[in-house]
Amino acid sequence: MKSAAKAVQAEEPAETGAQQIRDAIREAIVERRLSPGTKLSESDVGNLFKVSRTLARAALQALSYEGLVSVEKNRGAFVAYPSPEEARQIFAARRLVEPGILREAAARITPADIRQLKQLLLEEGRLMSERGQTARRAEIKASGDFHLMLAEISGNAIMQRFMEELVARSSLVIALYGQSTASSCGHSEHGDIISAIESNDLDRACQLMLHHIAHIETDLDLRERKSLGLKEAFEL
Amino acid sequence: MKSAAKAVQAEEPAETGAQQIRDAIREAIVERRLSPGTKLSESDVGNLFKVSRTLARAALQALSYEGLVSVEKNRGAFVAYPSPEEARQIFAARRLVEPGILREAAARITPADIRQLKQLLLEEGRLMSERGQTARRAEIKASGDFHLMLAEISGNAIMQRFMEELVARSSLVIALYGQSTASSCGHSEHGDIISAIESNDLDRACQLMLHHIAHIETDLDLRERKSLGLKEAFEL
DNA sequence: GGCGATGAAATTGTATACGATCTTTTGCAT
DNA sequence: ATGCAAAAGATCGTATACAATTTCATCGCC
Repeated sequence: MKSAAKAVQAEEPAETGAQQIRDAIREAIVERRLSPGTKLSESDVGNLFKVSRTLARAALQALSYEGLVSVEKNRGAFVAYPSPEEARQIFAARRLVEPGILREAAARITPADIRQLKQLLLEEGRLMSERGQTARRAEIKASGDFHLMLAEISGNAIMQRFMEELVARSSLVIALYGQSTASSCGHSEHGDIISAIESNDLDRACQLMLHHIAHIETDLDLRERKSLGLKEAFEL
Repeated sequence: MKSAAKAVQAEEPAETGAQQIRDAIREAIVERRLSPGTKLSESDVGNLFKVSRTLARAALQALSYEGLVSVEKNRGAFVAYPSPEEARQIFAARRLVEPGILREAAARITPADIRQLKQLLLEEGRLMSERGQTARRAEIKASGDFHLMLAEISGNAIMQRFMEELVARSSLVIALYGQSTASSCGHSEHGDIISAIESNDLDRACQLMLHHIAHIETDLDLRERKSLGLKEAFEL
């Protein structure tokens, strides 16, 4: 899955220790095992992974560059709690870049890619029918992977990395503001997009992609929640 | 200039120590006082800024996330030396996102913004006519700031940050592969884009932007240079 | 009883120390 | 003189230690 990125530059792991921790925490955030706002103290993270605070700190810093955790000076790191405005910007960014990525991907796509894409779709569908937390988490991941795979196919490692950030942050937004308990991502829409690509109807594919993103956004309740933990919470 | 970003989220400095060093080094790289490939040892950076290796290391790590320095395991950090392929991807990414940013910016632009944009243009022109390293560096910065200001006007902090990364990395690419000793960025083209925005001709503005980016790319010599420091260098 | 000040505990910010890896130099043998 | 090998030097990777800041609980005062 990372082959495209490696082809561009000999991107050596460099700091494998912190890298592993970073990836583990990121996965936990994206799969929503860690809720927004959860405190991630350096000591706790270090103890959990059996490393010193130095590495824990480096991992948390790295995650803050991706926007998945916010570190506040002298207060510590927390799983990011994106504001409604930030959520809007994340999806605006996706609407801005994903059609372009789709076009680039379509120009380079191979039959093998399409097969893999359909494979992913199948897996996604299978997980959707299952029940249980584990299946739900895997489904979340699979639905994101669809968008990520398109970015990979596009062959642009920079856009790919950007999309990884956007998809991860989207997961946080959905965890916070998503309403429908059902699947977060319209599954059938992914299939429609593939079909449009196959029939070489790029304009339609882009249109579908925009609708798809808008559809996800529609499911959010982005009203400002001002904590309301004072009196309002009790005066209904 | 960072007002838009701060308005979105209370993005506290968090780690002001490493932050300052990071910004200083980034500025040096973008203004081309540091050449691609230059070694940035943790000790040297630490001594230079009178801090411990810990902070120097954190700053270098941060810069590596932005793609401005590459850290190689057990070997150290170097000012990034983008490959031709990476250079292509950077400009492909800019072609992909800048028209979109331009459209968003045009939708929200105020007369005050336009005034500021023209002010920047004027400054850019003034610097272009001057000679000397200092003026050249300021010109490089100003020409990048034009694109950055559009991103700021667009009101999307995420796209703004991404553009900051792309512009910075573009500077590295131009330093490496740029041919014309003259101004790196077609100055008049910036003015044309503003004019198109003013006359509300968005399609033309986007077209001009694409041409502008392509124009910068044309000035690059992206042929693979395989060091050729062996015999070829002497057998002419 | 509520409210503000003071001090202890916890947590982060930064520096230093030590072990591991890579680079360079030196010395020996061919 | 050349080439390889071993050791010295430099640099990075990680852990630990101490200082600074924040948080929280306790105590006194109103």
